[in-house]
Amino acid sequence: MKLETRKEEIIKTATKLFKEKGYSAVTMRDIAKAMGIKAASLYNHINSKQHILRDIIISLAEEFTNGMQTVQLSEVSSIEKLRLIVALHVKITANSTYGMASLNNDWMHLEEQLDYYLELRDTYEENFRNILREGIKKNEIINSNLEIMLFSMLSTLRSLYLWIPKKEDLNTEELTQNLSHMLINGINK
Amino acid sequence: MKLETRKEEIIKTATKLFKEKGYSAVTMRDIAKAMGIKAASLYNHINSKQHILRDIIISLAEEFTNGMQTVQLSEVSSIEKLRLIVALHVKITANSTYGMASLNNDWMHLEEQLDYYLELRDTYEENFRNILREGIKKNEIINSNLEIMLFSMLSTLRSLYLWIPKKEDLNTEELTQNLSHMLINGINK
DNA sequence: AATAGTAACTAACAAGTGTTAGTTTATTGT
DNA sequence: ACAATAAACTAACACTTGTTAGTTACTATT
Repeated sequence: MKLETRKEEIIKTATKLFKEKGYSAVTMRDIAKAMGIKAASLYNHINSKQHILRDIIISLAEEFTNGMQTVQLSEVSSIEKLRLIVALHVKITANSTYGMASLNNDWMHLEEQLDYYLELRDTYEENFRNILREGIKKNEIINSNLEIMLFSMLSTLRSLYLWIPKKEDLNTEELTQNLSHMLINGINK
Repeated sequence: MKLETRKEEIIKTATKLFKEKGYSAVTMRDIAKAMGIKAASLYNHINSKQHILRDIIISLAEEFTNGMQTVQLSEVSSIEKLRLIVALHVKITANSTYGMASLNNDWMHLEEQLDYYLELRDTYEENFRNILREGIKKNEIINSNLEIMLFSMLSTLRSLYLWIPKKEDLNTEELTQNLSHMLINGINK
């Protein structure tokens, strides 16, 4: 059983750099330099640049998939399910702020795992859509354009990684509360 | 007076490719190939790859700056101003779907013009913030966390480019209407 | 017919790319 | 003390990158 701490350090460093400049603009020499070693040394711990991206994106995508599963199984109202989804996004994003940038912006650079990623994403969106649909059916949610509601909420949740790091004193509970309220009730007085 | 149609074709082609893979991952040979010519031929019309990015991003950023100016000068309620901002985003995004991807994801690859871009962006956000602030003061908008409201609305508006192309039968009027309603009143019944 | 402008080409460059091979050094468990 | 492992190194590879130089062909204006 390996501890793999060095490998994790590399992935962590790469994740930070990927957020700043994107996967394609970051070179193996950039990653090595940030760690104070030579590029060739990275290959004692990782298989390829592509594998780093894969590790970052797929693990996050699976976290979302698992979280959505839990939300679906919980026996609460549709509105409450939406609140749980907001909480899920806040939690994952707060723990992996940098990685969320890759998930959002570099997924198209996945090679072998691209199809798998797209499958996870499509399924996630479809589950989200179904929760909204159910809410409309049960008269908890306004019967407005389904896709626009989905798009609007997902956009905000997916962009969270851009805002969260700015708050030093992040209270995830409070953020979840405020954000849910805004997405559900709007800003009108 | 030059017509520059060829230059515009190059920028248009590049914009499309930039949206698919990002600025860094698109090569001059990619752009040339998409036009059926050789990479060196591009330089008869453009100065550099960097200048292409500059053209795409700065012109869009200035469009937003100008639009915001108009909104500020209009003598309507704060809520109505927000509706005008939504309309501005929908209009620009519908006209430049591909370019919006660069504006959102590749601005950090700007070189000489990076500071200018950041200035435009900061000013835009500050103006947006002031409209919300005024709305709260005049009791049109709930007195909730200002930054979260700003973040939430901007995220949705900035992500519009990802959804708009999926709608073939885009009715910008209707989209603006639905989106404004959602952002202002939420989804609660 | 001569000129200028537009737009393509081939060939080449210097620098940078991800990655491999082979080696050295330090640490750790027996 | 020995062997094994982890983790770094140098050197090099084949390929790709943005870009320049110099040239050729076509078209429109004088």
